[in-house]
Amino acid sequence: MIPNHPFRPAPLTARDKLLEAGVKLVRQHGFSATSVDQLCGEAGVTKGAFFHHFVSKEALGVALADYWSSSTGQFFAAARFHQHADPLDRVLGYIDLRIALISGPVESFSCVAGTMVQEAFRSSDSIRSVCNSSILGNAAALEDDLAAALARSGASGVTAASLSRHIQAVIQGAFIMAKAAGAADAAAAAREHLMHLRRYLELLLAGETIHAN
Amino acid sequence: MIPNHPFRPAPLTARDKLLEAGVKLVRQHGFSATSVDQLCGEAGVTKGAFFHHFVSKEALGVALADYWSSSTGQFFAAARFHQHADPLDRVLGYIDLRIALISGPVESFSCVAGTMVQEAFRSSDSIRSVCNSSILGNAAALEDDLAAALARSGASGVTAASLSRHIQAVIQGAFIMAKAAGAADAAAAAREHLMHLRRYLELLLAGETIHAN
DNA sequence: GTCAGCATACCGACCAGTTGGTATGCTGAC
DNA sequence: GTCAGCATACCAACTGGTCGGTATGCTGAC
Repeated sequence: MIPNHPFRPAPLTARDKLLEAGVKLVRQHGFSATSVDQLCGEAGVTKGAFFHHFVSKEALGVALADYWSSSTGQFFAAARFHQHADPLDRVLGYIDLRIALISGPVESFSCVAGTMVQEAFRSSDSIRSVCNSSILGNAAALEDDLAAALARSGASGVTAASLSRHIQAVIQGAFIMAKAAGAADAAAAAREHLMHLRRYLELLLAGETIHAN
Repeated sequence: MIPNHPFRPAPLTARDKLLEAGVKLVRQHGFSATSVDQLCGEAGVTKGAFFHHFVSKEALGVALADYWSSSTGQFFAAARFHQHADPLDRVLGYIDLRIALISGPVESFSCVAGTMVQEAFRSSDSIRSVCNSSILGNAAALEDDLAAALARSGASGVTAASLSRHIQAVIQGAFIMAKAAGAADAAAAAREHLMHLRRYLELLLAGETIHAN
């Protein structure tokens, strides 16, 4: 998700540098495979600085998920797709933005929270919980628009909350497929699934139109 | 995926014991966080036995993805949903089977290949490649049925190959959401997304029926 | 002077991988 | 039929290096 937030100019304190290093290294190698020494090296600080700001590696993981959550939250809250008058257009605008963000190597568009929770869901409940909040936060930001679009479409058996979570699920699945596809095909592999997701939302929410375009 | 294959009675050799231990521990802790010592302990063999059968931990990862691939392949090939006369019923039968397999803790239904590729996609191209083959193998097994259903529905802009991959993407995404949701809600969280996937397939492939049921 | 914000030096535990060895079973020459 | 020769399967102990974490010291701002 998100290339690199333009709003936060450059990490100044050791804490911010470590969090930025965490985003990069966790995306590349995962949480377990990223050592504290590597994080310090990437951030250009020493181990003393690390344990001054974080009581443990796990604590950095929690802070990293929080950092990621607020970064992505701000990014999508400020995006232009909110300006559309129609709720379905806003939802599809979100999907289109997500598609547009997918380019280059996997580690430039993958999700830090999704990556971390996969490794830490059993060993650290605090990391799992913050990652869950991060993903569900992204989901919740779409819930009102989905509710409006759902009400108009007359679709039954689907709640806006569930559909908002499903959007995030497909995005996470797309990232896994991208990682599996390999560097050369990663972006294309990921985009493919967001296109299917877009089609699902259109079929479900288009109202009176028939499914085929 | 798959609780535990009934056809392979019990691991006898150290190699098989290590692979079974790998399935369990990688699902629980991930690949990086699982040590060779842990694998040996779980398998009840010594380190010497480990490095007799595998030249490195990475080599076990490759063998594990292969083992997983053939286990799941056999399991789904033998499943009863193939008996349906209608191709769409076979596809939906597969989804229903996947839904039925989701119960209990995440580590009893999650995918070893999807878990491993997330951690190893950058550090080991051989592990990534085998995991990719495992996931795409599951996808390919549905391609003919999807092609038949697609042809009959008249849907345009979708290929059977892409749709088959998308099914696996949603499954992988569902597992991530399950891990994030936490132990108590994991299974329900995962099932939710397969229900959406089922709805998408129905909307797309149902032919002349309108989307809402 | 004191305290946040670091840096340096170090620790014990654990890591993947190595070593040197044993038990067992197959194979073919005699 | 038996036994040398050898491959396979496994074991226990060990190694160099890396791990997360700690103890302590410096330094400039207030």
